[in-house]
Amino acid sequence: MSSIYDSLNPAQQEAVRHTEGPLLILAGAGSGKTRVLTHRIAYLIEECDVNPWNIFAITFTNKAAKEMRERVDALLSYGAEDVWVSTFHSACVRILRRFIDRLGYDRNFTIYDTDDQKTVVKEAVKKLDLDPKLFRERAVLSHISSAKNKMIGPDTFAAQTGNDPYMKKIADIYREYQERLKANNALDFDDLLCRAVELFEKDSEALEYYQNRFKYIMVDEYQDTNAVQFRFVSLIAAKYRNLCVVGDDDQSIYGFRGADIRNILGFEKVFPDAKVIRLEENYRSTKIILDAANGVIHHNTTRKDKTLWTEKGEGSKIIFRTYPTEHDEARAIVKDIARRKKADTQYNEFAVLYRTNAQARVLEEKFIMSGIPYRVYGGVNFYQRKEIKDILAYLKIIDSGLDDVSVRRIINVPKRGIGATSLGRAEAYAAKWNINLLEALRIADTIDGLGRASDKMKSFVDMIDVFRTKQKFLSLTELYDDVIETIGYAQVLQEDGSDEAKTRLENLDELRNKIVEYQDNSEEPTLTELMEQIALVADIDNLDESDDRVALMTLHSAKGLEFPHVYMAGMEEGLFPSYMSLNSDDGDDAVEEERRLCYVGITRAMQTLMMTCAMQRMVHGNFQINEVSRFVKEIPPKLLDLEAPAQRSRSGGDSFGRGAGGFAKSANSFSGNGYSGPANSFSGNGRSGSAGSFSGKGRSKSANPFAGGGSNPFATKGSDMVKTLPDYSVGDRVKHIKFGEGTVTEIKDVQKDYQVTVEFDGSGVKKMLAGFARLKKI
DNA sequence: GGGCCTCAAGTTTTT
DNA sequence: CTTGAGGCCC
Repeated sequence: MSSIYDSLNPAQQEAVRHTEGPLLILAGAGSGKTRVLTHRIAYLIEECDVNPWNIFAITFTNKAAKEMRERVDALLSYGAEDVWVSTFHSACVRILRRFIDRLGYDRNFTIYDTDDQKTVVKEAVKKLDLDPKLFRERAVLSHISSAKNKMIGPDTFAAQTGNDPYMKKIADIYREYQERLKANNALDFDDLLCRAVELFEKDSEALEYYQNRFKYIMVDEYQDTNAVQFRFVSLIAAKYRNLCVVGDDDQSIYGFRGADIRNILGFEKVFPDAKVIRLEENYRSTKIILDAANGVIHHNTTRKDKTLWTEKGEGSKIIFRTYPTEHDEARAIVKDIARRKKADTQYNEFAVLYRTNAQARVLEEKFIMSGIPYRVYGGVNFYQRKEIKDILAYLKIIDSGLDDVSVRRIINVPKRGIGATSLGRAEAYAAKWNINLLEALRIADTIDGLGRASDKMKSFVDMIDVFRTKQKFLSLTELYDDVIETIGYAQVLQEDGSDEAKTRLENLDELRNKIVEYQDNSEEPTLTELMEQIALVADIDNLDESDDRVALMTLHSAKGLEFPHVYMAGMEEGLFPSYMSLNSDDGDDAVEEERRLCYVGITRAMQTLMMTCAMQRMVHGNFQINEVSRFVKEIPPKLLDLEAPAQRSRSGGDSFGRGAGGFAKSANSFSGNGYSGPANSFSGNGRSGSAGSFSGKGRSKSANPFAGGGSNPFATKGSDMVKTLPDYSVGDRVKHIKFGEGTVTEIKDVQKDYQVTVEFDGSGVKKMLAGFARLKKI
């Protein structure tokens, strides 16, 4: 008798059939782990008579959750909708909406995103009369977040600071921050997890409810769980112990966010009776791609040893190219995509992956020039845009008046003549009487010194009240339209008329689309649920495979995805691995995480992979010289296609020419046809900018760092390059045409030039290339 | 109170 | 280079 399980390989089948007790599935990249999970769910329901209601599958992203649900749905004739498939965060929200009143919160709580968190920290710092320069929001928040990820509350935190005066202040801010969140009835992302765990630990009734309900638990991407998530899962699974975790320690890339790789490495210690199953056959990539990935990851020391294999053919070699600048790099990638794109190839078979979102800008520019449709994922989240946050703040206040942060955000947006001074008085009054800001505004006429502002405040509150009344009989879309109309938000933008204002208007339309979409897909749409869905989506969740565009995204965002053709841009030391990881306190750990990220990137590719590197890149407005990433060097050389030695050519007549030699010219000139069409328009988050002009500076298009054919293809210097030694040395006084006079503090030998560090008297420390810094010794 | 200007900092990754 | 925040002037 044939069944849906016959298509699985023996290891996969074993994983599906092992339903009772703890199970660790070590699933290498592309080894079909989602298949296993979905089949396992189907098996539990169909073969083991498990009630779908008793199954809980936890994923990392909404996208993964959606995909899993769809696939389970396709396998099952009934019951799929009763399986709980959700991310950690949305699962916690769901639990807390039901029980958080037992912790003294209102069940109608709002969720604060990073921006809101920063605002609260800023307020706390101000309240405590601390120097905002010393306590920057980012730094403070990272302390708070890592404390929360270890379930350390403000009291414990304060007790652990010892005699460190800085940390003592952080503890104060943490306490104040937490109090403010509570006063605003708000939870931040970390709180969602922490409060759920707190609930389970304090309230055995709530815990038992979920323990009894979730007899079978599955956790995807287990290598990315942190301490709180581990506790959350352990608590719920404690009764039945049918806990199946799936992950790949080689793909653990969220350590910076508190993910603890030891959760997966130590699973067998926590559950000594755990069954361990390895999935090592890869169904995604060619042999060469897989060998490259294995070659790289084997440089890590702390990992469970395993080697992926495939029955697929060799495939083509991994192309590695170096270019003079990030512009040349981006052009070459675009050109390569145009070359590969044939009638039977789709644009959505291509992805360009990079380490930092900042790299997207230049790539995007070249895509626009080429007319190739693309989409940038990630970066500034759609929901973090000013106009979106403004309107959402209105909706939040209508939904829950306790949120001071949102009130403050829009009390004077659009301008209604309530300035900082008046607002400050109202806030002081609210603090004095311990009431919410909105309530203080409501009785503004009893606040001293407000003058005419009190009328304006009152009419603001009246307006909110009207919205609240209307909310009862308007649909969400109608409410949205009414808000926009009443406050005149779109009107202000229309009158502005600038490109920026137009983009904002487009974004507002997009927000409206999302609200309509939510409303249509939800059985019982509520403002609360809408706000919560919005708070918990990531851009990558919107990836639509049927959309025929090239995908541009960070390596992190690419986890869990696959593409026939992958480009990894910016393979440079200092960028990837990142500068931060190279200077990290915890030694090689940080670099190992970067290496895993590289492994993730390589294993996204199914058929072809191209890696690129720019010798010189603009970072924060100045040029930075980087060497080829160590990760490229860790790929066995026989798997790489390095460019054939290029011919010498004339030096370019531009500012980048540098005496004899110049950059070698390659065959990759960018003069092909089909590149002049207008950029395709596309909907969405304002990334569609208009086409810029071609830089026309006549730069040479490509350089081959391996030119000269030495035995070591990774030599940092081309042997046929002539570089002149600067006539100054460390300690000398020099003059720069723009920065004036300064002292040389360092001269570094880098690829094809010397990097000079100068401490300028007026402009601070600059790093520049001797070749075109034109420094004059004084 | 509002707008403009200057200055400073930032960029590692995101639920 | 870009963006955001704070300061200053109207």
